[in-house]
Amino acid sequence: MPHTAAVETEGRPIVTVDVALFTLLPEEGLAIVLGTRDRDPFAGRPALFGGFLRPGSDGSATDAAHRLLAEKAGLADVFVEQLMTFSGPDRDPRGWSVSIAYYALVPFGRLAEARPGLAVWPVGRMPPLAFDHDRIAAAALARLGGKASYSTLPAFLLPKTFTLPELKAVYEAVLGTALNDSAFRRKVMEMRILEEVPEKRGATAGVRRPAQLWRLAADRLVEFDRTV
Amino acid sequence: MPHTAAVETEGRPIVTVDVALFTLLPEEGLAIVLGTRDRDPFAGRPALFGGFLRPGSDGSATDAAHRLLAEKAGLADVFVEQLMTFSGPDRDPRGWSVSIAYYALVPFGRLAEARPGLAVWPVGRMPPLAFDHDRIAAAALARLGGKASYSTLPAFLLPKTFTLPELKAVYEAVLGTALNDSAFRRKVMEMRILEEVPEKRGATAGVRRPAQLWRLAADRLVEFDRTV
DNA sequence: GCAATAGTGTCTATCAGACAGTATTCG
DNA sequence: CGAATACTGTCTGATAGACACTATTGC
Repeated sequence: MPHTAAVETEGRPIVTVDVALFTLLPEEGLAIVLGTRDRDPFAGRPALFGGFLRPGSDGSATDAAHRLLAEKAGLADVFVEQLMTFSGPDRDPRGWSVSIAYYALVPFGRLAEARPGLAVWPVGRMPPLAFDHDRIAAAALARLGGKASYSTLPAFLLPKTFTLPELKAVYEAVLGTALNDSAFRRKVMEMRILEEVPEKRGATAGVRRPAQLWRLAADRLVEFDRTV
Repeated sequence: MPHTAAVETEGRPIVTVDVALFTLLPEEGLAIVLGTRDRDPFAGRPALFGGFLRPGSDGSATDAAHRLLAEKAGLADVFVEQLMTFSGPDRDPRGWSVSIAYYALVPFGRLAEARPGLAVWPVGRMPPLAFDHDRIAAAALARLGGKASYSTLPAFLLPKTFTLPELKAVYEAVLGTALNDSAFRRKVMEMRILEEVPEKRGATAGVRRPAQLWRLAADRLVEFDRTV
C-alpha cells in the first residue's frame, strides 16, 4: 500500500505562481511590466504574470515561473528569483490561496520580442493591480532595492554587454540614489565582477567619447561582501 | 490504481509548512531543535516541525508556522520569519509538494517549557533529516548567517534582557567569526537599538564584574544600514 | 580647438580594528 | 589586593566621497 493513502486530499489551498517583471526604461527608469487578466476574477485588470502551479508538468515552482513568463509575456531565458510566498483566505476570491511570488528582470531591448499588449509602468505610478498583486509588487521592489547595493542584481536589467556609465545608471535607478563616479568604478573593478569586452560603444548621437564595453564575469547573480 | 496518480491529476499539490527552529547552546553555540516523525514517510527520523497547511483554520502560512511550533514543539510566541518555498515532485514520497519554509529562534532557557523529547544538535553535526529538510535547514542557516550582520536577528536567541558580552557572543556564534569588542560596543550604541535596563547581572559563579543589562528597543527585527 | 562624455588621481573625512588602559566586582 | 571580566579611550589603517584633472571622440 502506497504512503499516499494518508495524504489529505480535501482542503488543499489553491496554489499559484506570480511573477513581478521589471525593466529599465531609457528615460523613466525602473518600470514594471504587466499583463491583463483575461477572465474573472479581476477580468481586464492589470496583473502580474501568474497562473496555477501545474504539478505533473511543472518540475518546480521556479519552472512554473519561467513557463508563465513564456506563456503570458512571451519571454524566455529571463533572470528569475524567488521573492516570498503570500497566503490567506482573502487574497483570491476563489478561495484560500497560496501564491509563490517571484521577481524577474529583463533588459528593455528584449521587450521587442515580448508578446504585444503588455503594459509598462514606471514603478512610481503603477495602476491598481488584480488580487493582492500591489502588495507583491511592493515587496519585490523593496527586495530589489535592498539587494541591489550588495549584488550584481541591477546588471540583469542591462543587455549582455554594457558600459560602466550604463551600469552606474542602473544601480542609481534601482537604489534611487546618486552614486559617486570614481568610487563606483574603483569598487566594481576591485570586486572583479566584470570582464572587458574587446570593443567600445561608439558615439551614438551626440558628441562624446566612446566607452569601454564590459560583461558580467559570472552568468549568475553574485553577492558582494561590501556595497557599491 | 495508486493514489499518487489521483493526487497529481487532481491538480493541486500537497502544501506543507516546515519550521527550522534554532537555539543557542551555552557551550556549543548555535544548534537546531528537531522533532521526530511519528508516522510514515520517514517515521522515527528527526525532522523540522512541519505539517499540512490547514485552510479553514490557518489564517496564513505564518499562522500555520506558529501553530506547528505550538503543537509539535510546545512553544508559543517564538520569533518566526519566512525563509523560502521549496517545491517539486520528488521532495515528498506522497506526491508533488510545496513546502513553505520558516526559520524560528528561541532562547535556550525557553526550551525548559518545550515539549519533552525534542532533539538539540549543534549545527555543525546535524543528523540526516526526513524529506529534504537537510536542504531547508542549510538554507535557513545560510540566511541566518547572512542576515545576522545587518540586523538584530541574533538577539532573538537571547532572553529579553541580556548583557553586551552576551550579545556579542551570539553575533559571533551566528556569524561564525570573532568580532572586535570596542567596535561592537561602539556600533551597537550608535545604532540605538538597545534600551538600558536599570539593573545589572550579578556575578554568577566565578569572579567578575557584573555587566549592565539591556533589551531591544524595538520588539521586532530591525535591519541596519551598516554592519556590526 | 570646443563641447561633451569617459575615465584617473589624489585629498580628506569617516569608520572599523587593535590594543592599552581603567573600572568594578569577588574572594 | 589579586584575579577576572566589563568597559573606555585613542591610535592607526582602510575605505568611501569629493572633486580636480586628463583622455578621447565628433564636429
